Amino acid sequence: MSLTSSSKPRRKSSRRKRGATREALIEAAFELLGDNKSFDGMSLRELTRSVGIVPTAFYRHFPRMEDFGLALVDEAFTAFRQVIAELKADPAPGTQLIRGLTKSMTKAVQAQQLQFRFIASERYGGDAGVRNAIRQELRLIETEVALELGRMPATAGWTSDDLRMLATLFINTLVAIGEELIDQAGEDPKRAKLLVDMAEKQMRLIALGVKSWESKT
Amino acid sequence: MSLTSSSKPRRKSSRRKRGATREALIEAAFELLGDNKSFDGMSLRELTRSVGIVPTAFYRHFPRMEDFGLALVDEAFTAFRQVIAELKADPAPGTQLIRGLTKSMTKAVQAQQLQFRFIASERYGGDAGVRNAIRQELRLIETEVALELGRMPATAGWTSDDLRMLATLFINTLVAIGEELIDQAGEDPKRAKLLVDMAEKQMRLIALGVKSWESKT
DNA sequence: TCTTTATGTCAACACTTGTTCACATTTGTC
DNA sequence: GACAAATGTGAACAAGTGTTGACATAAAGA
Repeated sequence: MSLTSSSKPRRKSSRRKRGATREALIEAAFELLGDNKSFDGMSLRELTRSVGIVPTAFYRHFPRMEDFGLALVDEAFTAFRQVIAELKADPAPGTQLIRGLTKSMTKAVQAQQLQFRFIASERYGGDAGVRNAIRQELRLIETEVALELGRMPATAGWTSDDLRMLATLFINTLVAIGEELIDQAGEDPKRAKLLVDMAEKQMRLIALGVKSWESKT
Repeated sequence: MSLTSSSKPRRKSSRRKRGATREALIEAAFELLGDNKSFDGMSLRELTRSVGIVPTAFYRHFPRMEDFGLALVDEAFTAFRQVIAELKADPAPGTQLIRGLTKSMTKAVQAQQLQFRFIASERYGGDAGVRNAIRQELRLIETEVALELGRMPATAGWTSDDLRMLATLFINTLVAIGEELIDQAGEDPKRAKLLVDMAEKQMRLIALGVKSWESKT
């Protein structure tokens, strides 16, 4: 179902060091997926070809295709786990938290475009295994963010359900912006700034809502 | 790259009436895409097989694959265009607008799960043509919603940029919930209600933010 | 050093893929 | 009923697919 196929073998097959081929496969997959491909539209042979190994060698590193998908998810989320970790290590007070979250998120997205593109396109994409793994990771992040939000004075007395609701709203908003950012950042750098500005406004608007929130059930 | 292939020919090949096969192809595509498949992972032969025609017959209805993708996008959005149209025809005042938007959106999503699943998974998915078509449709909807939001007393004096920002936030929130809704509605009906409730809360929270918003730049 | 383990190669299998072409049949219109 | 357009068929093509098994070689550990 794909027309635009460009076969470009990246490297010659000389023995790499310890886990290098495994990483090369993951990296190659991200690049292929960034090029108008989706996970279940990608072929094993195409993948191994671009890494410079024979098709059968793939199974040395990933016994089943599913394992590969999960490895991709894991790798794609490392950057974001780091963002959250830094956020927890240096807990900025009040509204600064929200501004900081927005800034480090958009920065991380732009730094790791390929990885984020994978998350975005497979989040509701084809393979169920990959989809669920991504959702699980996002939930984890939401939990952490909810916890952090609970420390703010503005959310004193909130139920944990409401905190989660708020965290989900924040993360969804950021992810949505991130997706747009990647799709349009390359073609127009000014557009990128515009999107980031909009993200900040949206986050600020939500923060305003927080101030006058009362659960009503 | 796909393991779980189930070949189930839906109908026997007897001549259908005028544009029926074309519609059958579109419908079959939605069903296939709902089954852990993505657009560029779907094969032409698999598609025609499930409709009950020979592969070559596909080209009678869609000269190029791209045309088919665009047809899918168009079909998938008809339900949502209708939601917006009804919203415009019967403009509810004030906060009722937001509540109405949430309700009719979530209802539409649940009524047209396959179509919405397609939108969700291809929105940032593989094929660039499909992706852009979806984005264009969503922008159209955002414009309409922004216009409608501008009529509310609470948004008096807002710049059109800010209105657009707000509309985008609303739509993104609804789309995000819709995506979760589809992925989990089948397995647990109580979970569906939970998600809809969360959507309402999120929309209400944003609406609260609107009340105390001032653009600051 | 020798042995074990990890990694890569090659050949082969049985399918599936998109697309072409010439041909057949149905349907709608005059 | 005749003619043209729409729709479906079948054979054939060159190429791509995932996965197997047996074999080779480099790296790591003893």
